[in-house]
Amino acid sequence: MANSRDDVLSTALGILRRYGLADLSMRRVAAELDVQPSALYWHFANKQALLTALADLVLAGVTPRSSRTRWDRQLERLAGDLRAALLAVTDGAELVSAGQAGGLSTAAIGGYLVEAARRGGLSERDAGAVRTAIWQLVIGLTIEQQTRAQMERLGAAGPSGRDFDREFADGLALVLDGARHRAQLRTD
Amino acid sequence: MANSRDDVLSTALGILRRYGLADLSMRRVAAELDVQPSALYWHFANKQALLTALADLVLAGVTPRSSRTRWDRQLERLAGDLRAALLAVTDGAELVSAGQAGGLSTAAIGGYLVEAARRGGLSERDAGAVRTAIWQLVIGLTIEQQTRAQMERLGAAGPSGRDFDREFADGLALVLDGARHRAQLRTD
DNA sequence: ACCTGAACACCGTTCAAGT
DNA sequence: ACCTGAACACCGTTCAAGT
Repeated sequence: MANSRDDVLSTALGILRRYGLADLSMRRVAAELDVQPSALYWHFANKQALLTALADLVLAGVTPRSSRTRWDRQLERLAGDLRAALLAVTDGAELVSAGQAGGLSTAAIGGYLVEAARRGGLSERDAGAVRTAIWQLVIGLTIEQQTRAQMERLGAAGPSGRDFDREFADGLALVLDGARHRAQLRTD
Repeated sequence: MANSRDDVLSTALGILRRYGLADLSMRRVAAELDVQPSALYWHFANKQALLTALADLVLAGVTPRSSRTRWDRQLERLAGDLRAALLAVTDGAELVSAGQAGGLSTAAIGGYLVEAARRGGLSERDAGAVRTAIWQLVIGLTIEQQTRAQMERLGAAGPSGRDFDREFADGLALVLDGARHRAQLRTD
């Protein structure tokens, strides 16, 4: 039937959207493509490679907007866009976390964060700290949110009552306060 | 043979220490106990429950030291102790992240973080943001470190050249700067 | 109180061989 | 270039039945 690598990817993305990461097996992707499981290994060396490619796909749209925006506002937007991209796909955050080994988009977004922080006058080292704190905050909190959502969907848990959007906004504001503090120390 | 719940837990912990989370299967725990896999389900409702209990075990020792310590120093220590507890066991961070649903120790440590921040004069909301930012930083960065360590152990990747201790210290310092900034706004 | 035996419905991956 | 067929070595979980 001659499926391409992209056919495999979009089939996998469809399963992810409809059922989540737990149901994203090589055998299931193969079944939806009407192909034997072993056929997938012509396109991807292993499942890990498929996940990494999928994570890159999910993050592909996250890119800096106008660079005329204030540096701290830019950081805020990047974090928000990253979070939105993760939330757009079931278990998106867990996927990106799992596919981190060798991800291109991951490195790119990290680069944008560092860039923005450096525009604020932060040292390379401080800018790295900003990237680390923001990245882990977004990924970690979104994993928690999507894990809970899946549990609730399966009836394995009731509503948590947590407001993840607010937790995210508050955590990010705190980190940005730290970043602005570092910026001032440099301008003084 | 009459194994207790604790026997199951310590056997599981042993497998975790020696081989990591990927090798921690119900069937393997059962085999080490010389018991059928189904026997484990008398002690734990499912694997998730075992992982949650295991995570609680790993975090049990993380508790605040003297409360006469300065609040920001206390936050720093708690974060450091949490990280040390995670690093003490193979894949400890991933385990805690996976066993988060219903973890008692997890809630307790979050409480200590909030407590320390409140001693600094932070509002309940700001203290929550401090807890969120620190928790996600520690868990997320330690997952990355231990995932890389496992990959290197399996020969699936070469050394990354990253200094995780330094990344952790820098990220934490940034968050604490943000926290102190919030404290000052309140004292003024 | 704790476990066996047997089964069910799955996994990822390899590899020779086919077209 | 892309896939089949068959196999290997695994999973978590359920449930009637045993002691």
